[in-house]
Amino acid sequence: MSPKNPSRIGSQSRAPALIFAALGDATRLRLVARLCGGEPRSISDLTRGSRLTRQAITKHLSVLQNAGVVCRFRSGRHSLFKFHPQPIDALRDYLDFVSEQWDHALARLKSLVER
Amino acid sequence: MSPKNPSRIGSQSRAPALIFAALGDATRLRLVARLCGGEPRSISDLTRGSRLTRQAITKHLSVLQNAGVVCRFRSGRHSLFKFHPQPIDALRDYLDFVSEQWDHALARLKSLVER
DNA sequence: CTAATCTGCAACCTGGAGGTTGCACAATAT
DNA sequence: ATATTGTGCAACCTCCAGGTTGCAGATTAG
Repeated sequence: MSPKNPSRIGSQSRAPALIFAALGDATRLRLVARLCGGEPRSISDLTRGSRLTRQAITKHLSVLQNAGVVCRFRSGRHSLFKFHPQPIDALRDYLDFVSEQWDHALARLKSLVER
Repeated sequence: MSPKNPSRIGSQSRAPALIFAALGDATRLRLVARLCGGEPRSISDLTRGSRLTRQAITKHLSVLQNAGVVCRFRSGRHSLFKFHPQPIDALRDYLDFVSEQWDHALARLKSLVER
């Protein structure tokens, strides 16, 4: 079971679903886009440039944190969030596996037709 | 703006959020896993091997169809669903871009420290 | 022809997602 | 010392996602 292979795809895959769901919201996607740019940012910082309330942003950040996409730490009175790449890499592997599966299916079909 | 570059990441990205959300459910992920294996499958076929109702499965398939991950066509009294790879490829590109962005950030930070 | 199968549509229920307001408190500016 | 700023927590609201049951209509099997 190589690390490139999402173990038992589709059966015991609660983790990927959690991460996909975390990214399945435009607001959270925007937050990720800002955070993957580098510097950690505070809640109020991330709230600027959004029409939502600070509390709403906080909830979204909690969802991202719960999925592991982001990690949180305090500095003084600021609550800072930093991007964490591992779950994104896991999803890339997952999607690669799905594509690969599909390509194999196409190849099988083609060889069947050509026979 | 290369095709590898998800245009204006985070700003006008409603489409990716839709696709991510469609995959953000364990049941739907299982459906995708079965469908990307090749042959189109009918609703009742996909319902076997799930503890859910046919109607529930139908709703999940509609969500996937709405995201473009799957396409539907009828054959006799069967409603068949076939995997459609484009949205998955779009997500791969999206995640690649995020990772790339993060790698650039790390590289900038490193060069700053080494200076 | 008749029975079994596959599907679509509609009504309905329940929990939680996503958003808000309000308040209390810690940390920093001035 | 005081005002401002950044957070956390809790209560509350609304709406929809995810599930179910029930029924009627096609289509195919026997």
